[in-house]
Amino acid sequence: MKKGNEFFNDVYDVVRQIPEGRATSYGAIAAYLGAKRGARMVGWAMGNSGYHPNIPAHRVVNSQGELTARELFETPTTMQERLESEGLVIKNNKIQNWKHHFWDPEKELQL
DNA sequence: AAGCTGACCAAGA
DNA sequence: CTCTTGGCCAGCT
Repeated sequence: MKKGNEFFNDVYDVVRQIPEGRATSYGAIAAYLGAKRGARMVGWAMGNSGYHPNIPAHRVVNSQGELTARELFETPTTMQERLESEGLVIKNNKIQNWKHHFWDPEKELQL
């Protein structure tokens, strides 16, 4: 085991804890894991490490609140529709009031 | 072994 | 505000 697999496990664990109507960024998760320089690894973990359907990846966006991965979902609109279904407002592939919906694991989880 | 890619981020022009 | 550059870590060719 090992081999960085724990990194993914931590990422998934955090994403699963994201409440509805909220969203977080790759960098925030990376920072929470202590790899704030590894924001790419977080997103990479989602799509390259065997994409786990149990994970609400639609609640994870980039630091701008933009749905960068919408085209990687079942359909290019799945991500947006899901977020909207949770009470969020998406405009031009970006979350409106992003800072208001932003869910920081370091604060919400209070490490 | 070396180089490229990636669901990113921050800073600079 | 938009575009470009450098940096980051890990896996793949």
